[in-house]
Amino acid sequence: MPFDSIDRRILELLQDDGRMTNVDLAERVGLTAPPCLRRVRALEETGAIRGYHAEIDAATLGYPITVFAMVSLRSQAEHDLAAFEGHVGTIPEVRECHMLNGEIDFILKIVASDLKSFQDILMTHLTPAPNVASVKTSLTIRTAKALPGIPIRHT
Amino acid sequence: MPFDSIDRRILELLQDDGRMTNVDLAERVGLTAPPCLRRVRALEETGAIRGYHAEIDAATLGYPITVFAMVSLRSQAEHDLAAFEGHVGTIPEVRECHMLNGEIDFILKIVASDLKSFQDILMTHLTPAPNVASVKTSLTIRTAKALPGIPIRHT
DNA sequence: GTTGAAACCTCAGATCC
DNA sequence: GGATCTGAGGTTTCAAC
Repeated sequence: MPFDSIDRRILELLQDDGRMTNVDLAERVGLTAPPCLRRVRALEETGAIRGYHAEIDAATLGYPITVFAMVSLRSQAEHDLAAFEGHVGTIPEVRECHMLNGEIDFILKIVASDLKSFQDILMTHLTPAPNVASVKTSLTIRTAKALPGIPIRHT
Repeated sequence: MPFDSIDRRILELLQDDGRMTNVDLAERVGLTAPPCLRRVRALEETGAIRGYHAEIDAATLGYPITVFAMVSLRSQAEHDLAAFEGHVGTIPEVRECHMLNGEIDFILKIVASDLKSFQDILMTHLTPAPNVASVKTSLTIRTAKALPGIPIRHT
């Protein structure tokens, strides 16, 4: 995977502003537009760029509550892990699900419109799910940092 | 702030594909291009849309490791909380920092290029930070779900 | 006050060097 | 990687509902 310094700069700029026009991008990285566009397309096709997304203010759109849920299962057999993942995949309010090592099997990021609806998701969809041993939740008081993706090394 | 069904559909579509052209967007929401563009601009200016970002494949770009760190502080005075937030704000590998209720004060999402560099971040920048009582970390085995932002209600 | 139509002008994408 | 060209899209203006 040969990313030269121009590729990395392109990725950095697009991670920061995904709607930057190709001519702007080209100028910033010191190319003309056509080769710059070719690089962007190549980055998209190889999967280095997985997509582009608008960042939407959750509170403004009716989701002021973000909760992290630490879930432990009774069985860690692959079949049971996958079943749990499939289940949370169907819950729209569960935005992220990461399998972890250690005592906690999964950490989930959940958004909700209010505490009652969070409780509803928890009691109706999460705690009673098959194989769930324990669910510990913590409300987000505030988010101090939320950068997209990854740092881009310039060296 | 009144978002009608067209605004919500615009937000949903741009959250899914932030580079969709305005004419495509307009067609999908049943408008012509100019009023659609005005709505998008209004959503940007009111802060409903906070920005646009390319989603970059972390592993491909040299960050195969994602770790969640649960941090507890000795003092929860606002000054000390803010000092910790300011400190993690300067660590590029810390991508998210959320203040939580309960025993854990903060949850951090950290990316790293390998376990040694993760250990380095942990030992050099996190554990010895002022006021840190305990740091418990869990490696991400796999990410089963990672949707951007929030669900958009159509009703 | 918001939509839609038309004009303009910039950009994306293709071709060739 | 760069130059040129064409068609498509972004953006503004203005009229109409």
